[in-house]
Amino acid sequence: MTEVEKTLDNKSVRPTAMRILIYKFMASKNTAVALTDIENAFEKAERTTLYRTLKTFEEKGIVHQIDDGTNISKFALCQPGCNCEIDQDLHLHFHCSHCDKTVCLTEHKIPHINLPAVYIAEDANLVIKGICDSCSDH
Amino acid sequence: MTEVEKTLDNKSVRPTAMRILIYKFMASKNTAVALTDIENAFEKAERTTLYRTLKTFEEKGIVHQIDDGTNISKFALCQPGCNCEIDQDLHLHFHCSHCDKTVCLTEHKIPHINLPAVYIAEDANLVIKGICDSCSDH
DNA sequence: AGAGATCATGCAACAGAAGTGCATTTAATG
DNA sequence: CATTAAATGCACTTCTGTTGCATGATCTCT
Ligand SMILES: [Mn+2]
Ligand SMILES: [Mn+2]
Ligand SMILES: [Zn+2]
Ligand SMILES: [Zn+2]
Repeated sequence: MTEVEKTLDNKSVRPTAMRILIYKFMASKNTAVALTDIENAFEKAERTTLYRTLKTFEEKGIVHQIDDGTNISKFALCQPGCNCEIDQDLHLHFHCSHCDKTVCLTEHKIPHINLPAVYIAEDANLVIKGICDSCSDH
Repeated sequence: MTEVEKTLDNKSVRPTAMRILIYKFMASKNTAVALTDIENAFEKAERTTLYRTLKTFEEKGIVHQIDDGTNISKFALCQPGCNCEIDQDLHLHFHCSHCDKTVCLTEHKIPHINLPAVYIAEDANLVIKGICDSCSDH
């Protein structure tokens, strides 16, 4: 049983061939990925399977979904210690308007916001847009 | 020349019948609207016209686009003094997970975030999700 | 090991949003 | 009024997300 298989197993996700491939693919990238990104990475991949795999991964706390403002859902592996399911790991995300890549800034948490009392805050999403490190130095 | 016509004219937007209707519709609501919302509000409206009207409104600083995490673009009228075009008016938005409505919290600005120097921040989007005032008291 | 149940995958099809091209209508200008 | 530019309507396309159902794979229990 490999490391990846153990990881999936720990999260009660059956480590099938496809799931292991998807997990490894996401682990190999340091940016968030869209469903289409995975689809393009594996010629022989079925969109629906990928879709449902990401759903499963998200439900089991293996990945978290990211709204980066492009209206295309992105996903990224949860870092060890990121307990999305329990009480939101409110780190922020950076979206590069040049290369269109989105990254997790896991060390940077969303500051607490004082809202009018009538609002009940349950979750928050903060995305900074601009130029990423790869695109700024060239 | 009515107030609305003057407003559009000031922003170099020709005040056509449809544009005036759309403007008034958005002004009558205190929530952000999606393209489909406008489409449903006017039986006889052409989706493309609405689409391009919103584009024009946005370019001319009459409305601003909102990414509330639903992957559906919303739009809201800019408040007087909101100069989105020049240097982003970084107020935050609230999205109610119960009634699915999104509102501008124009008084609440996005706090400044210290990023690693390699990132060049140009814009930011902060959405709080939870239960809105209408949905919390019942 | 074999039978039955459960879960994962593949295939097809659909819904909704976003966007484009082009013809036609409407409005501005001299 | 004639010319020109802008706005609208219509048709069509692309892309993302989503569901239903049949089939294939895996687990469980005897
Ligand atoms: Mn993240
Ligand atoms: Mn707003
Ligand atoms: Zn970049
Ligand atoms: Zn609500």
